[in-house]
Amino acid sequence: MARAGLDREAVLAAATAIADAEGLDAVTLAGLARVLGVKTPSLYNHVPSLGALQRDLALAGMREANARMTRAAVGLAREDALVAIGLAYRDFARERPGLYAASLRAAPAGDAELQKAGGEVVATVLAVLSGYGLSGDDALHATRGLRAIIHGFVSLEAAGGFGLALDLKESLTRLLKAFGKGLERLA
Amino acid sequence: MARAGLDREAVLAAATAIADAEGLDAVTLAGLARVLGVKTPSLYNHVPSLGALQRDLALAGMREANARMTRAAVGLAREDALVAIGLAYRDFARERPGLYAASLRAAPAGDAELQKAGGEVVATVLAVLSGYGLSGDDALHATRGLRAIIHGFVSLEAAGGFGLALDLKESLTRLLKAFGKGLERLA
DNA sequence: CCTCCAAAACTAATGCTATTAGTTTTTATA
DNA sequence: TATAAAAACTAATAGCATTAGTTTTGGAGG
Repeated sequence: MARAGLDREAVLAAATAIADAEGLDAVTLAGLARVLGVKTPSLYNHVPSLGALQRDLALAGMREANARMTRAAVGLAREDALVAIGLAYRDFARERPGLYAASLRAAPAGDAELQKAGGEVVATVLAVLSGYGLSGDDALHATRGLRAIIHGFVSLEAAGGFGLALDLKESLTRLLKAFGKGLERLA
Repeated sequence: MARAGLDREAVLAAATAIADAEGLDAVTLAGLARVLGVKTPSLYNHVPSLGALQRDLALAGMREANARMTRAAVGLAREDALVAIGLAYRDFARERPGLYAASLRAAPAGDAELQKAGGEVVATVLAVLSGYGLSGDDALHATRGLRAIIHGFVSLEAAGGFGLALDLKESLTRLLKAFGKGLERLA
């Protein structure tokens, strides 16, 4: 057989394409092999297992999410920054649904790289909140709160949990602004 | 073979037990049959498919979540009610992790019963917010916000997303109270 | 230019899963 | 007590991940 010229990155790229187009559950080694013009076992030359591939997907997702959020917050502070990272994360979930879904499934325990990527997302959120001059437990509770808000809204939207025809971007923006007001009152 | 005396409910009960004890992914027809002392195909006398069983699990989860929240909010209003339903939902996720996870995976589209159960949860949230006298879009945006907060916090906690040793109940309570303050300012 | 070796493909096989078809057994009811 | 439906069974298929062992390929060194 003519060599397919695969490597780990090519497999990962095909996997994200499938995930975004057909859903995360459609990412199977069998399907991947079909798309890549190769037999299933050949993939093991490039990827240790399906689980490892899913982990790579999750890592890529976390990194892209963080990259988008930091980019969006550049030059902004307080309420503007808050809204910016929230909307950037929402855009990520909408534009890369498979990568987004993968980033949610991962179990960071015992995986230093994954844990670091997750920590960087938290650090981004924390950085945005630093403009409010919180300290101690206040800052930590606030970080949790903001993460919950953004994750909660975006994952509900991604799951189709919001039925009505009311503008979703507006809902999220209001929520983030309200959270910002609350932080101002706290400081 | 002596008859096992199964029915759809017994299978569902065994499934929730496995889900809560070993995780939702551990709910397989093969494993279920093992536990119930029966061969796998026999389960088809009681359950149409694994997918249908997962749907039943999701439905049961939504109903229990809603039951706990309404019970928790009885006799309470505004901030107290807000905090009560949030903590009740959190307790549900902690005590019935499998049922909770199942309730998140379901795709309500095209399933009237599932859609109704989801709608009842939304109605509960809406009822709690009614004490704030919101109307029109304000009420709808607020409902989305509260759902996002509760779902987001609880699912992040369930996924082990909060690393620190800071009291989680306190974090959620603060977040809900802050949201309540924001609603007061709105009305 | 040729040889050789490692990488990357392959085939074959195993074991898990859900699911369907067809058969036997059980049990309640007429 | 006979019968028929319900509920168990066995056997089989198909899709999945994974492992073992084999062949092919393409580049690096002589």
